[in-house]
Amino acid sequence: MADAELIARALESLTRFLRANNLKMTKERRLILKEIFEEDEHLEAEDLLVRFRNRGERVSRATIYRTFDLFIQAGLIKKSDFGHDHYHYEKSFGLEHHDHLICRRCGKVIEFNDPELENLQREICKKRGFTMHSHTLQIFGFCADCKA
Amino acid sequence: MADAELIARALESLTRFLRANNLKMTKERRLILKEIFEEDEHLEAEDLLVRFRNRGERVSRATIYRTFDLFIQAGLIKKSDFGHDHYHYEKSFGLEHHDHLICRRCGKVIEFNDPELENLQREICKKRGFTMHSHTLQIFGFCADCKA
DNA sequence: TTCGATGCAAAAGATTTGCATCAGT
DNA sequence: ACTGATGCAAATCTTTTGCATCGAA
Repeated sequence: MADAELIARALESLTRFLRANNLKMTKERRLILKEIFEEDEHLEAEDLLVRFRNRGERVSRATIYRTFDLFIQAGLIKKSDFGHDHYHYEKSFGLEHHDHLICRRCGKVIEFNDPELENLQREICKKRGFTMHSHTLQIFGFCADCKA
Repeated sequence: MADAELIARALESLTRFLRANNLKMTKERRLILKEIFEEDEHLEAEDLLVRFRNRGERVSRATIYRTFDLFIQAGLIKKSDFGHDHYHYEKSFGLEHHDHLICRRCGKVIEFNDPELENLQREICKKRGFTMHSHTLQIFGFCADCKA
């Protein structure tokens, strides 16, 4: 579900961020941003590398990692750990926060957002004088299909 | 807070697990189990290695990793990711589940348990036909001391 | 023209593995 | 004795870094 408007806004946001920090817009950064925002799944570094390679767009592994960090700083994407031995990245700019149900059998990752859960977390933090910046909840188990 | 009774029960549980799976009890496994259960913090592999080394108890890095995996299988410990680039391990057998508040500034990890949160998660899973095995919630931000 | 960005290959850091040897059962 | 467990060092895998070169501003 490539949302052209969202991509445009993300790109704008990146441009602003770069300008504010005296950094430059490059074709690699545009390519990577577009790739992440056109994708609805959680990507790992290798995924991007392979896709670019298949299309003859040369972007190095190093640049991919460097750009992930930059985009995280810029608040465009998020990094998460699904218990594999490497990280996954996904777009977050302009999107609602969500958490993950991860199937231990088929590996499927189901997203969900529960406002009550969000409230409860805010309360938990408040009670303890903790200022929340972000949070990540992963629920592991068997999805409906794999229960059988 | 070394709880001698808990350690004894954990050791018993390990013994049962080993027997059930045709595996052996070794002095290394006993040492590692004891070390984890006498500790209240989250340990990484290197911590154990250094402690053993300092006491002249020789346990290799490979055995530590192999034993972590075994103990996870046996349901004695848990593995978590606090956003550093390696995992932390902590005892879990015989203890209540808890989640973590992680301070981005001083690195402090505060544990908390909220029954309401647990219920809510059960409901979320139920609604989606998902069978929960485990879950891990990390809240990142600033602790009360670092807010200033 | 000036720096920041990129690519490459080497380095780093955590974890795993092959293999000979050791030790529970 | 048998077979799993350990130690060691080498291997693996992901991510990072140094450095020469490139290219956006």
